[in-house]
Amino acid sequence: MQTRGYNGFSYADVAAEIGISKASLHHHFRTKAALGAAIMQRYADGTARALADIEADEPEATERLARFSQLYVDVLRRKRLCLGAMLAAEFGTLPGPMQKIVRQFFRTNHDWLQGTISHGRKAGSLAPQGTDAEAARVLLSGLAGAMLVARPQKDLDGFQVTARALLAGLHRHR
Amino acid sequence: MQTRGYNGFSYADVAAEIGISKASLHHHFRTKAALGAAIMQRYADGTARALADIEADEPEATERLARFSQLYVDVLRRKRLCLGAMLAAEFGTLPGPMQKIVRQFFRTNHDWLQGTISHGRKAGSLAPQGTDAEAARVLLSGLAGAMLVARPQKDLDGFQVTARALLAGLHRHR
DNA sequence: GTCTATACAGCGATAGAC
DNA sequence: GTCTATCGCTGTATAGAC
Repeated sequence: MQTRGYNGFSYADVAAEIGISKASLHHHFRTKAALGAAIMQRYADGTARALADIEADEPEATERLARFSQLYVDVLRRKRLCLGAMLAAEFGTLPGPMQKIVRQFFRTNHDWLQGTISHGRKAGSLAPQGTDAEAARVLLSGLAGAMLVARPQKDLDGFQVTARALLAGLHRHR
Repeated sequence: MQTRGYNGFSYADVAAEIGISKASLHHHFRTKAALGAAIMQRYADGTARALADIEADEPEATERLARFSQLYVDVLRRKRLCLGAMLAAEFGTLPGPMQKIVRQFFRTNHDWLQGTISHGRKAGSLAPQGTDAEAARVLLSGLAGAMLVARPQKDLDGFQVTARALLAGLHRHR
């Protein structure tokens, strides 16, 4: 799903890769919608855990955001896309339950970023223009878009430069 | 293609919408790859024309960039995605010729933005951090990502706020 | 839980009449 | 250029044996 999208992968693909038959896969996930929702939910849970880990490890907002953007680098390095971004593109063709999980995924990321930026602003390490919510959205959108643009150009370095520029934007004063 | 993606639309969809048979459509576009490439090429040509029009109409960099971001608003208002962004997500599953057009599309947009920012910097109306190329990439990525994020949330206002914040970032000094 | 076999719909694509 | 009809394939999903 991360490389080909929801519409681009099939039971046959997955079954072959893990070495069982299509029918066996259907035994565990009755419909493609259920399989897709399970995968997306697992991804969202994993992301939530990663965000919690970052908060536990790093007391400082700047460091937390650097770790956050590193998550995207890791995904891109494996020639994949953030699953949320992938499914956001296909959003109109997704089953209802999957749409809901994708929306929740973005809310979670946005809220975490907003909280982190607020934390940094209070501590004096960050001074973004506009509200915390605006800065969070610029960062989230910017990273997602940078990933999208970088993949066709096979330009991992370009992504990293863009990510650094986005983070630098949070340090500037008016 | 803009709403459902390359993998998500079919000859039957298009034929039904324009009121001819699938076979007739095949007469004009022998393969789906050819149809997809023609659509993407037309989109790229239209975009190039729109960029030229903006340059002809607006002498000032700030105004040009505002018009540029307005292009995205218009697309989003029709509940669509920029076709380049859509196909960038599906990139791995696209036929080779389409991949090439998508790459060229992004290069065109990037180069135009970089030139416009350079123009604004020389005129003194813009003062972005970093190089012109970096600022162009942040803006292009940010707008593409903002569109991606806005659609699932049905949040056109959120997109516009983000777009304004991205443009505001180009005005700040270090 | 796994498999083979199969149903059934939709896909891209072609043949050939008009 | 348009159509109807059809091909071959793949897709999701199910039946039923082991």
